[in-house]
Amino acid sequence: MSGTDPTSSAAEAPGRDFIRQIVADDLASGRHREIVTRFPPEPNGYLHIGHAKSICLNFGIAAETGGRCFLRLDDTNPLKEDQSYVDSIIDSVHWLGFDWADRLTHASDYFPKIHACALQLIEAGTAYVDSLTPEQIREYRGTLKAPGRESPHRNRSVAENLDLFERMRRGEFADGQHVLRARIDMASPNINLRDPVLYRIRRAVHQRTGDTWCIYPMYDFAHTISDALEGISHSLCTLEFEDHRPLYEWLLAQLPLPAKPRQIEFSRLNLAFTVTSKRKLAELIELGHVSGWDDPRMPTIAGMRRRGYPPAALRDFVQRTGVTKKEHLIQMSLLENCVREDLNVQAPRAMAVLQPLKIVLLNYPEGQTEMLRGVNHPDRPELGEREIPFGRELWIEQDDFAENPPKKFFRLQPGGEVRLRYGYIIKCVAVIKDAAGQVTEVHCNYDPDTRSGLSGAERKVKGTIHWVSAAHAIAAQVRLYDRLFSVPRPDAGADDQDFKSFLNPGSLQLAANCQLEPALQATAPGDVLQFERLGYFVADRCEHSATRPVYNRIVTLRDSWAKLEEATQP
RNA sequence: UGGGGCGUAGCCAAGUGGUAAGGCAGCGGGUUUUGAUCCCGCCAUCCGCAGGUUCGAAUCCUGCCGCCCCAGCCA
Repeated sequence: MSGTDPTSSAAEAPGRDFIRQIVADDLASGRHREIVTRFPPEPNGYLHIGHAKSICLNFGIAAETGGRCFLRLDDTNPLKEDQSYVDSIIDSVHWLGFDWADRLTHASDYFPKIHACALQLIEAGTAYVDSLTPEQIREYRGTLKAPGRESPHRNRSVAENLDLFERMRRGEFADGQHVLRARIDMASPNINLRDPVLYRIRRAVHQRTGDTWCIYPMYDFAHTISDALEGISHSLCTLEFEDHRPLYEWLLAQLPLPAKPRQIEFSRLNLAFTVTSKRKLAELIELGHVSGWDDPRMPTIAGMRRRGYPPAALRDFVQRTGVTKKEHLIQMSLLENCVREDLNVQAPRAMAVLQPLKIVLLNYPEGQTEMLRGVNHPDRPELGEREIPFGRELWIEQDDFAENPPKKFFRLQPGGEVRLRYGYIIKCVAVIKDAAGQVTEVHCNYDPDTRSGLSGAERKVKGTIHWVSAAHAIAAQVRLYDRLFSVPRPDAGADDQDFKSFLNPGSLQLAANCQLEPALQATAPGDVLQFERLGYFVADRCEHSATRPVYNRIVTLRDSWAKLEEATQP
């Protein structure tokens, strides 16, 4: 755990889900003296929020029980995998706040031992080389309701199997010509037990083992053996592997392995308004709908990091969604709440104007500048104060002025008063428009007695708005992000090819001409801030610089005014 | 009569025979120089449905209904 900041008191209490209960029972009964878990992603894409659940569960349980957790890259299919994905996985797990010490492993580390296990099965007569074509194997497998048939090669002698398998390994056959299969039960109601394929021939350069092998173990075989070799006590996986458990246990029973891990399944994390299948995420990238795996709209850990979501918020989110076997669809509002809750405590406040409107204070001396003081955090005085320059010309938010205001609008309006945050109360005396009737400037008078801190400052007005001195403002680009899809289940359609038609066209909006208060000159890439009244923002970790500021909106503030507006004028 | 799972509020989720925790969302109110934060209050006569057992059932039994997963030489 990265217990980095002292202020996030949130003790991330574990909770008592059914898996933790099993683990606690196994410790109490003495069945296990130490809990060993593993997070075993395949390096064929970036990790997403669903993986975060598995990461928090596996590393979390190990940490809570004083056990160990392995980060194991399940690299048994060189056709789909890549070192860049390995790097991204390592990066994401670390960033999320977990550490595996010397327990970074790969399924490929065990290729020699997995191969030895295969030989043992062959010698025991419980595995055989099959020479059916892929199509034939499918036919022989039967269907969900009809039993399969035994392959004509099922009863080859041990010697013949040994010979064939050795020649497979040596590369004497073409891809697909033979496979090694477990000899279990072609009539089993569980299709995973109908002589599952254990090894296939695949002439591909593996990112770690190169061309040492041309045969690669299948998931079920490699995974079971890897778990056992690492002494995993509890092998946690998602629901779709429930049907594989009998095979997992069959293999553990056949092989002389050093441990008998217990597989336990839980439901995967489904987040509304997004997709998490690697295939679909890759498609969004290929088609240019997003800029890459770390696009701030992506549900990947890298994307959420770039978006500015704090790792503690992600951990909190995962923890609050619980661990059960129920299918679910978590609302985005829970994630956003976790993000806001963390950022509210962490983020220093600042003023920034996204859609500038010029204010001229007619009664303020031309050329004068004075320094006002603003607190960096309303609840954390230890974060200090800063100076904010004030002058005759200011920028305010276009939305904070209305010529014809709706009911209960207590921002600036003709003849009306409003408080400038940390500054004075101003009164609108004139509205300047261009030939097209667009408001180009608003002229006001300020009340010199109402400066924050003075006794006159006690005078109350309904609204307080943010602003930036035009003479001192920093220009910046701000990207306003919204949900990537406009429906809760983009991938639930009848034909799942269609998910892209639900993309939210407004998921990214550029505010190219933003004006920031000058204190923000010191912002470094990755820094998070609250722009008062607008939301939380992060200086983009890849593109932000002092000379070309680029911010991402992480999440808006809760906005009861927007709700009110929505309710009154549908 | 293929096998394996799952059904507690709008969304999550505790609960393991003694009379429905908590969070998010929502609603109402208070504080506030962020319409934010914070604070207070409200929000399941009921646990997929129907029977049964019991003094007592979300918890046990029976039947039914609904949803998810499985026929890659992917993981």
